[in-house]
Amino acid sequence: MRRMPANKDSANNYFDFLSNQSIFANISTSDLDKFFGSMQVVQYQKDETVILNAEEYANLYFAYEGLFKLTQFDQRGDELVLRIIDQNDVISPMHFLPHYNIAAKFVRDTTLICFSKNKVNDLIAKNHQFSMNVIQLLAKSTQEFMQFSEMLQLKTTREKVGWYLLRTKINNNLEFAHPKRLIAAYLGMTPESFSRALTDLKNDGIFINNKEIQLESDDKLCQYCDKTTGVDCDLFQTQQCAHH
Amino acid sequence: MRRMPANKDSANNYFDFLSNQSIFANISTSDLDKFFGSMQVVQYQKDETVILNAEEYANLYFAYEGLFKLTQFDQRGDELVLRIIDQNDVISPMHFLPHYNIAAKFVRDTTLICFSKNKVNDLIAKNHQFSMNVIQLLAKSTQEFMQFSEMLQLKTTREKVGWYLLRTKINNNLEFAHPKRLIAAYLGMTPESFSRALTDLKNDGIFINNKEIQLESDDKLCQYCDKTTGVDCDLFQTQQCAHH
DNA sequence: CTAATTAATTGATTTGTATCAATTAATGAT
DNA sequence: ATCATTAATTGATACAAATCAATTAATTAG
Repeated sequence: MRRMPANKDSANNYFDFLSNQSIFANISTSDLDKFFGSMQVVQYQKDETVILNAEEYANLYFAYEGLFKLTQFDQRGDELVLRIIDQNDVISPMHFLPHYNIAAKFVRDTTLICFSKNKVNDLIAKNHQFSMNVIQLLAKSTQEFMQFSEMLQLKTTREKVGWYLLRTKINNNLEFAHPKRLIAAYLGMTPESFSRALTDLKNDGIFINNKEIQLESDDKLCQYCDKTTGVDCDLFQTQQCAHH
Repeated sequence: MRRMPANKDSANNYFDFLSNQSIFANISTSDLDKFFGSMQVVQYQKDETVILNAEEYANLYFAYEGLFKLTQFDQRGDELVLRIIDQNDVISPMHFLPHYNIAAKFVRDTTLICFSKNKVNDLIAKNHQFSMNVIQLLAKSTQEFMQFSEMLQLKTTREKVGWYLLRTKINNNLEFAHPKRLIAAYLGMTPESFSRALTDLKNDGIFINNKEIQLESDDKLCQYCDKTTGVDCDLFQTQQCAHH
């Protein structure tokens, strides 16, 4: 880990970046500027591991650049990837309960912007809109983990992969942004099973060339959709959408 | 579902009950009394099912009495029990995102106390302590689902059951408070597997007589402990505790 | 550009748990 | 108390995905 002193140019970039975060939506520029002044920039290197306990990491973090995974692991060494975090994601270990240990494993060199728990709590106290935004963030987080549990428990291997491909399509324009082994771990399966599932999906008209996803027709992944996923799709509830 | 008109006596009971909820901690009696005035009591019967979408169920609910499960299910009919909710638990579908459908299936006749989203948001706006308490609740909820995912994905069947027994021991004094099939579903396994796991645990000095849990010695379940679970144990971090 | 390293794929085998089927135990209603 | 119903257990079998092992493809470093 490395603390970065911010020069004026980079500070401007960071301010722009932060202003677009939904947690800061509808807050006056003056309040924001004051708050942003307390920003810290930290960098982590590829392959670093950090245990994000609430005591030492009592901050609110924004992923400005890079890639890491939030993982839980057991004594056997098996690991659960709870979240893949890359650009624009937020993580708030300051809200973790005491004794809860979870690891951040950095997959690529990563730059985080962070705010201390005290500063965040000050803003919550002072600015009602911000506290609503924090509530919104945590509510979304709760729901994401409910859906994550659902994915782990209810979906078949093939459905998991189909669901992941669909989300990739909706967000990232048909190519894998992360190593396949990372995706496999996030979906709760081995790289072997992931690879075999990709092969299986050829029967559905879904073809994979290295990182590229090719679809026989645009709706080939729709069978793996659900309403909460679909809401971000361009075609949601239009004529062509299964949920219309 | 049935709306209950509250008489004066029962209202007093409800007020007492609510006052002890952690979400209302450290809030002035006057603010609370005013808020409690907007309370609604609703009752659900055994075997009822309700889809708790954020549109129709935009409330904050307290389980005053009864038992139900929060479940997600798929087109095959497989179900995931995300939470078992009984006395004293809180659930806030008002914080669910649009299009997120999750079901409450009532296992026993249940009495809920509820507050409308508007009233809750009013209190959030007016009372900073309450908004902090809501944040605390949602943070805890996020963490519980992370741990739930961990349980589903990383623990073996036997570890899941051992972990559940341990939590029962810490909370409820060595007896099952819920039907075994419900517990099995919550742990992501069939009743058959649950039953077999209980049999296996005899080798660990853990014996089950119908609803009763008997331990060869008091520490027989400690091997299934982790810090976040152990924090509620009487012996946490004492000499006898594995985490000391 | 090439060698070295890591990632991904493919095949063979094992394994844990679901499923199916039948029995026994517990609970609830008359 | 007895019968009917539901819950729990036990055994046999099937199956999906993990593991183990080997190969091929893709990156990364020199």
